[in-house]
Amino acid sequence: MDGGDGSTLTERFRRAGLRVTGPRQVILRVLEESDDHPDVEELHRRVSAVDPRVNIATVYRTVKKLVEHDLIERHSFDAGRARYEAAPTEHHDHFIDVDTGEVFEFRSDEIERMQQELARAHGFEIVSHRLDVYVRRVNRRKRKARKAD
Amino acid sequence: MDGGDGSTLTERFRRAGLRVTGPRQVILRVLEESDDHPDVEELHRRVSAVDPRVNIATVYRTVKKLVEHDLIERHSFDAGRARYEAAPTEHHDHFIDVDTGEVFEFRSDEIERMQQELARAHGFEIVSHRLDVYVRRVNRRKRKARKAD
DNA sequence: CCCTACTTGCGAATCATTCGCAATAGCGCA
DNA sequence: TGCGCTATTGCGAATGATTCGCAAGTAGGG
Repeated sequence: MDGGDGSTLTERFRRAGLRVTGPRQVILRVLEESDDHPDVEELHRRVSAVDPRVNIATVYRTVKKLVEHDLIERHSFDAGRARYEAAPTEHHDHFIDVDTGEVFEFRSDEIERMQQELARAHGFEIVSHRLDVYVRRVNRRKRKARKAD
Repeated sequence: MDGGDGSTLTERFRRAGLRVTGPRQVILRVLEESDDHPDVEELHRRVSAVDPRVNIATVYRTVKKLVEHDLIERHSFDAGRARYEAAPTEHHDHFIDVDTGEVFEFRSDEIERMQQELARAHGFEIVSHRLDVYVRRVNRRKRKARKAD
């Protein structure tokens, strides 16, 4: 997941001028190793498995800093807790299965292009965008809703 | 904003089997007359101008019911408070001006169609979706950020 | 290796939203 | 038109997520 040169989350974090402390190293590594979209509580759980002394407030503070520096993305698929994902090298959107809570990523250059055109036509330049598509599987017997990602 | 027959928010509310009480009449009228995307606090402010006895908890309870019955839409553009808009007759997406907080609606049948295709290709059917495009005006001298909608 | 500004842990505080409960009031029906 | 059953309301307390204040600890430039 890291290029080998200087592209680990930790290195980019340091390059952004932020101090790399013990707790932060653990949090950064956990984020980098996660390929799902954990919320802060889940991140804290994973971090605690490595170093149980890290406080959840530190996790909150760290993800906040990471988002400010565009190193990770914050999502609010459902209301309630926010969820995060390691900064994708390439932008993508999300399918959220409403029955299971699972999140799938996808990307459509055509949709990106359309947005670009529309924004320009309205006199705007795009800063960022978010496309969440809530879906359900087809051709399946209805099934019990599970909990989350 | 109402067809004249039986299409006011209040009537659709009643038709959904919900009791039309005094407080609710005010809330429904306020929602119908709003063409922006107010949060609960703002709604309560507007409702209070008509009847100051209505409690904010009632506003919360009412918008919740309305959302459950698809009579209004809930948005969470920024984290923090949720914002609502009277149920649009036609789906649309949003441009959010990151400098001013203003929200503009737009619609693109092409984007809708692309989503449909993508979802189908992945074996999903779309339940709903949300496309928020955060933008900034172009060709303008930078200006101070204002507060909200 | 030292100094200083940045971080941390911890518990308290804050924000948005929901709940519990007793009092009140729609509205279908007699 | 009046009754009763049940949904709804106001209010304050409770909740859940996130942030803050502060004293103690530490990264890392010089």
